[in-house]
Order: sequence, then C-alpha cells, then structure tokens
Amino acid sequence: MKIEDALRQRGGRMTMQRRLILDALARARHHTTADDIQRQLRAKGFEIDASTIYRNLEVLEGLGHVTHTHLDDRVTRWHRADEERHGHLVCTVCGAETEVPMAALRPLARRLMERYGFAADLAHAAVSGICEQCRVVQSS
Amino acid sequence: MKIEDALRQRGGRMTMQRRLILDALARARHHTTADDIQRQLRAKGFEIDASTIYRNLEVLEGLGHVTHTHLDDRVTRWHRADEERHGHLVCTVCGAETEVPMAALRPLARRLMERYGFAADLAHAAVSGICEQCRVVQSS
DNA sequence: GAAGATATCGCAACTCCCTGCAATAGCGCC
DNA sequence: GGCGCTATTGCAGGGAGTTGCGATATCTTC
Ligand SMILES: [Mn+2]
Ligand SMILES: [Mn+2]
Ligand SMILES: [Zn+2]
Ligand SMILES: [Zn+2]
Repeated sequence: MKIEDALRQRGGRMTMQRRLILDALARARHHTTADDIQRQLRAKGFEIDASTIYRNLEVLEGLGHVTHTHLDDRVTRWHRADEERHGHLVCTVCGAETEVPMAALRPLARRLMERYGFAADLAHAAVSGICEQCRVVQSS
Repeated sequence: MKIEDALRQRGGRMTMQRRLILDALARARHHTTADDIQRQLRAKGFEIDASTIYRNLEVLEGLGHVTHTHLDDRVTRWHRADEERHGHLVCTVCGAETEVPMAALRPLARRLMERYGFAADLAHAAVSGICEQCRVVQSS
C-alpha cells in the first residue's frame, strides 16, 4: 500500500476512519463531495464525523492522493489524483459544466509564469461565465 | 441618483438599509466584505441584519453597481463596478495577492470563446498557485 | 506483549452565507 | 395626504466548512 507508507513516513497513522474514507474515494464518482463520502459510509453502517472527513481529505491532499476544485460558490469537489487533471467551465445562468483539457489553459499558465513568476493552478477554480445557449437566449 | 432610478424602474424600492449599504460601499476600501460593511454601519450606530447585507449586495450586483470575487476559499470580496476590473493571483503558500490587468487574461478568454462558445469571466475567481518567492523556498 | 508518546477522533461551537416566513415600510395611485 | 399592493426586512434555522479540546487509538520502543 503506497499511501499507507507515505503516511507513516511522515509520522502519520492509518486509522479505521482513514481507511474507510480511502475506500469511499476509490468507489466514488468523478466529482465527489465530503457529504457524498459521509453518506456512502453511513449507508454501509459507519458513522464518521464530518470534521474527520474534512481533515482527512486535507491530509490526503497533502500526500498528493486527492485534489479539490470549486465548481460553484458552494460545495467543494474532490478528485483522486490518479484521474486526469482538467479545467472546468461553469455557466452562471444554467449551471452547465464543461470539462476542458489542461492544454487549453496552458498558454495562460505559461504567460503568468513568464510575466509574474507565478505557477498557476488553473484547475483549482472553475472558470465561470456564460455558455453559448444562454448567451443566445439573453441577446434575443 | 442613477442607481435609485435603475432600482425603481425594475419595481424596486429605496430603503434606509439599501441607502446605508450604498454609503458604506462608497467609503469602503478596494476589496470589501459583507462583514466589513456590517461593522462599518454598526460603528455608525446602525444595526443591519447580515441577511439584508447579502441580499442587497446581490441586488446591487444585478443592477451592475458592484461585482464580487473569490480570492480564497473563505470570504467573498465585493468591488464597486466603477473600479477598473482586474484579475487576481493568490499564492496558496503565503497568501500574497497580485492584481493582474484583464489584458493578461484576455487571450484565454478569446480562446474559450472560439473553442467552446463560452463567455468567460476570468475576474470572478482568483487564479491560485505558487508565487515566485515561495517556489524558490520550496525547491531549495 | 506492554507502556509511553502523540496523531487522530468526536463533539461542540463558530463563521460565512442562504432561505422561509411573518411583520413592516416604500411606492404608485387616487 | 391617505390606501393598498408588495418589495424588503429581521429573525430563526440550515448547510458547508473550520477549530479547540479532552478522550482515544495507533505506532514506536523496549
Ligand atoms: Mn461567486
Ligand atoms: Mn480551494
Ligand atoms: Zn448556460
Ligand atoms: Zn507565496
């Protein structure tokens, strides 16, 4: 078990809660939430405190096992790090979500590095805006 | 009064709370928060409910008088719309905030329009990443 | 296998923001 | 200037996420 070793090397411990959360992540859908995980575990008969879930997601993120994204102003979405990283476009009118390959965002990242020495993570927050359909409706 | 007219034309009303919030926004610093506004008004002897502040900021945003931005995962920041719109780079290590002109972000917006028909608002969420200093420290 | 050190847990309390609802106060009209 | 319609307010309650603290479980060491 790779993660278990990484944990212990940093003085961490493998608890039952941690193992359960890792299991849940393994089975979870693409963009999962802390609440999803808690409900999935509750359905299997395990009651894990919400703060434990949040704290563990943070630890797992530190270990590079998961990442998080903000698609809207509300809930945080979590992904396993082994999934392909990608950006998101979210329409503020209809809520439609489009995934975009990092390649489409790379030129901006490069520019920000050149101009500001800033290593941008353009997948962390979705790009908000208005999708094609909604724009057509508005202008008609 | 421009805003007052815009309000009433849409069937809105100019309440004391609304006027106080507009005053507070006029005096507020560059990136203000709902809590800033509430405290500023409290200091002048007016107690306005938080929900009233949030609801009014939303209305004023609908009228195009203010916009909001997310610099970190916590508090929402509000700007008067008459200020020049700009993007933000926020370092996830040290928290440093850098403003960037929209011109630097425009090429990506153009690309997203061409490829996805998506009218991106690249000022809505800050671009998170790691600033030059922090990157140097990490790699040393 | 037990003992000690401490990472982690559950709980309670807190922050920011949103929403439903009954009471209130602006506004348009006469 | 008064009346009625209804937009807006304050309040209470809720959802997501964070934090401090005392109790517990895991890991290390013997
Ligand atoms: Mn927003
Ligand atoms: Mn985040
Ligand atoms: Zn849309
Ligand atoms: Zn930094």
